[in-house]
Amino acid sequence: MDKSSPKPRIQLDRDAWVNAATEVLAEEGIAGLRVEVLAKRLKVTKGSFYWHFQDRHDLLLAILQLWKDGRIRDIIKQTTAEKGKELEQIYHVIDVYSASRSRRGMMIELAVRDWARRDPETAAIVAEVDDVRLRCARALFLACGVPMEEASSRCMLLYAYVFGVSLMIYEKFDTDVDRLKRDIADLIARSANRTNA
Amino acid sequence: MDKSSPKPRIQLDRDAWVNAATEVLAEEGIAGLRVEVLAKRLKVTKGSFYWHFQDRHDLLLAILQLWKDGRIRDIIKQTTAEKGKELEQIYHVIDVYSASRSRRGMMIELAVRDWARRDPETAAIVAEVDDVRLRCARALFLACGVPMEEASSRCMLLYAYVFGVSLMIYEKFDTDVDRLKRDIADLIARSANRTNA
DNA sequence: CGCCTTCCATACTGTTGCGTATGGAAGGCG
DNA sequence: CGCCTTCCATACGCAACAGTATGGAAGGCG
Repeated sequence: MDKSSPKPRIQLDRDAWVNAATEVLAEEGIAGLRVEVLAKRLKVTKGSFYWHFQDRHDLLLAILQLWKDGRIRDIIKQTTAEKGKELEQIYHVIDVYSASRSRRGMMIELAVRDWARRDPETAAIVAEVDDVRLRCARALFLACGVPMEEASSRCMLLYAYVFGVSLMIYEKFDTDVDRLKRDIADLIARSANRTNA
Repeated sequence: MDKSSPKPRIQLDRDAWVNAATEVLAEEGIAGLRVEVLAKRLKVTKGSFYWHFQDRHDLLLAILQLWKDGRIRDIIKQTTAEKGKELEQIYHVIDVYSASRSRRGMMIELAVRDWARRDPETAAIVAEVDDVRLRCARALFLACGVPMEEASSRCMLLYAYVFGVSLMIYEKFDTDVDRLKRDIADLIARSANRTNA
């Protein structure tokens, strides 16, 4: 009855496996996500794994589902703005994805997208997430008074930028990275600014 | 003496291996690049491989070196413009990286960058290539009369965009992809236009 | 207490892949 | 012709890993 008994008896459930697997995915990529390695990390053997999951693919599906749900929840949150504060919200979205703060999230994002390049199942999930993201971000631009086609262009540029910049290695190029990122955010969001303020 | 003898006697050299390996890298990623698979594709056994290469890592280094040299040669070519045609050249660079035409090149690019996320050796090569790319592209903006800091921002945005857009799956989002890409190119290059024309 | 369900360990098979050792074919060359 | 170098095949050892089979500990419950 005592859940905090001296002997921890750390029963693992499906979620614990999926969370740890997501961590490995971020660090090692989908190819480095092996069930025996994962089991070792959780201090159990794969006997446990194959009780909770049918096979490796079962785990991968669970990871994808969790990722997709989390992303969509996050998108809704990030793109929900009070009336009149849509422009700030656009800047906030750009800022949130700046790899420095949410490095872990971006590592997962990149791992999933690399995975999706070779797996149609994963690609379908990414397509869903991208679609929601683009439509939500476009709605922000539209709310700023940006016309439809320009809103589409700018939100596509926004997401392509945040993912792409995470792939680049530019330490030697510019010393003032903060200014650089601020200016780029302005380039992406500017006309929204012009039209509204 | 007759090099075009009836029996092909297809002697493999190091370059043949590296080229085939680059192809596999593009298709399967660095984790899927195995020497036995590669040998099977070349219709030989790994006995041949280990004569030409010390080990797998030796092959990987050769791939990286070839990639780096090819990229830098290409960058120089793509960013060399006649005086007064710098703006066209900027648009050309954006267009060249549009995944549709040079899909193979972009697949290699993404595979190398994913590889670089977990291997410092590869990351160093990517850093070199990025540095050259950014400086060359910035020179184009500068030649268009764009001030230094804005030129830095715009060329970073340019490359982050072309890589990032290759990671996205947006078929459902916009029907007129060509217009979308044209407009985005304008967003990236526009002030260069304003200042010069 | 004794049984049953839940969760995990152990032990096995089969596959894939790296690296090595060694033999052998084919052509240049004295 | 015979040898030597070049290039590759064959065969091996070894490790990592997916998946299965089976036993066993621990707790709930009658």
